[in-house]
Amino acid sequence: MGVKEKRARYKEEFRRDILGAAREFFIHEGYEKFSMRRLAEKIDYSPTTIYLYFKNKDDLLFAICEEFFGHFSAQLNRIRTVLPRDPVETLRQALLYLMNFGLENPNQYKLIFFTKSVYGTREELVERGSMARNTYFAFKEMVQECINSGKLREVDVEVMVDTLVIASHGLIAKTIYGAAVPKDRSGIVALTLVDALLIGYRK
Amino acid sequence: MGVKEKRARYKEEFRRDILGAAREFFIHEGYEKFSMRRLAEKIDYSPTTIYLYFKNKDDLLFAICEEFFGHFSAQLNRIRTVLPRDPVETLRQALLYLMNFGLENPNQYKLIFFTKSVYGTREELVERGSMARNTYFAFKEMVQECINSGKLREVDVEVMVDTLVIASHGLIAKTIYGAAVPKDRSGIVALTLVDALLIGYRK
DNA sequence: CTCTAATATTAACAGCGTTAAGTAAAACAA
DNA sequence: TTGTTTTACTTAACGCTGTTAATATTAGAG
Repeated sequence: MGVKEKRARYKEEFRRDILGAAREFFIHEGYEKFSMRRLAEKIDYSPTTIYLYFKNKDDLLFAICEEFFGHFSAQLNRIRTVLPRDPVETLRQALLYLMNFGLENPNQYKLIFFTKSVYGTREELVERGSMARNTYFAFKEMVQECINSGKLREVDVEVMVDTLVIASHGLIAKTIYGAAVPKDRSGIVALTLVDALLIGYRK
Repeated sequence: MGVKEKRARYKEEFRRDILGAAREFFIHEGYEKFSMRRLAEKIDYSPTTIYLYFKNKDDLLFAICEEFFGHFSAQLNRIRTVLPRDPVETLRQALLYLMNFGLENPNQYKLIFFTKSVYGTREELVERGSMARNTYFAFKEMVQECINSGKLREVDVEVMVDTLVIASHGLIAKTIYGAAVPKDRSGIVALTLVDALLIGYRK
């Protein structure tokens, strides 16, 4: 690509292009292989150019995570509106979807939940207005509804949400870092885990 | 320290010294700050010297993990012999101990369970005769006893073990990577999580 | 005292994220 | 059209990283 064509672009468009290339790269090759220099090579620009559109590596990775959290959040709301009858079943489906999302996007899940640098502290998260915050509240509401409807025990809501999210975190961590578990086995484990928990919380 | 004193040491002894310094360094400053070059500086040797006693960085970190897994494994056996009456209570205590161990040694737990390079695949783990394998079998036996005694449902043993270990993984992941959660809160969450699971599996 | 084997070091390679300084082209002003 | 400013990008560099090859130093054996 010549210099001329490289130039005639709008800032926003180019930012999206970089993000797209980064997403592709990151999803397919994972956190370990991802580097700014290699990304630069892929998009055929010098490494420093990326810094004109993203503050730093974390900023770029954050953008990738937010994209996917956006998709997740949207789907989560769909689940909540489609299955409004039984709050426990809604919560169950939401949890299974979270797990499935993690199993299908392990690199993003890893980045979002198993990395400190990208998402920082809870305060920074709130300040940045991250999507992650939205989904947390969504789960909190779902749990609250289950308790209000009298179907689950009156355990502290935040503690209960934590335990449920923790179950998902653990599953993904084990799948990512543990031995190469066949995906259908993860599915069975996910089901068993969620059901055991929800039975355990049943009134 | 002069060059002379540096020399007059037995290989094994020096290896243990390096390991000790590495453990200290790693525990207190964590994975991110740990580097071979900084460790070398701390023990007042050149970076390459470490490579005469450890194959590479992962090999050194693996040794640190095995140390701590050794302690954990020993304590786990103590729990099993001290509380042999009620298999479910034994399992419960073992799980809580695993979680507590993780909360108190987050850096090692992270290294062991949330890192691919150090512990590798399950096959490599078995080949290396890792302590991790022992503790897995210990949990499997405990779960089997609970089922045999008729106190827990007849869920597939390996699936059940996975879900229980997963719960621990998730808790530690959330504590390590999530917002700075006060430790006593993690304790409550751990209790709630374990009890909900065991109730859920109750016959 | 010399030779060998063990032990430790220096120098180097290839990679990383990131910043400062420099260049070339486009946009704008006169 | 000419001159100037702004924008977009690159090159060079800093200070890190893990690791290897080649080299120096030393201890102990003969």
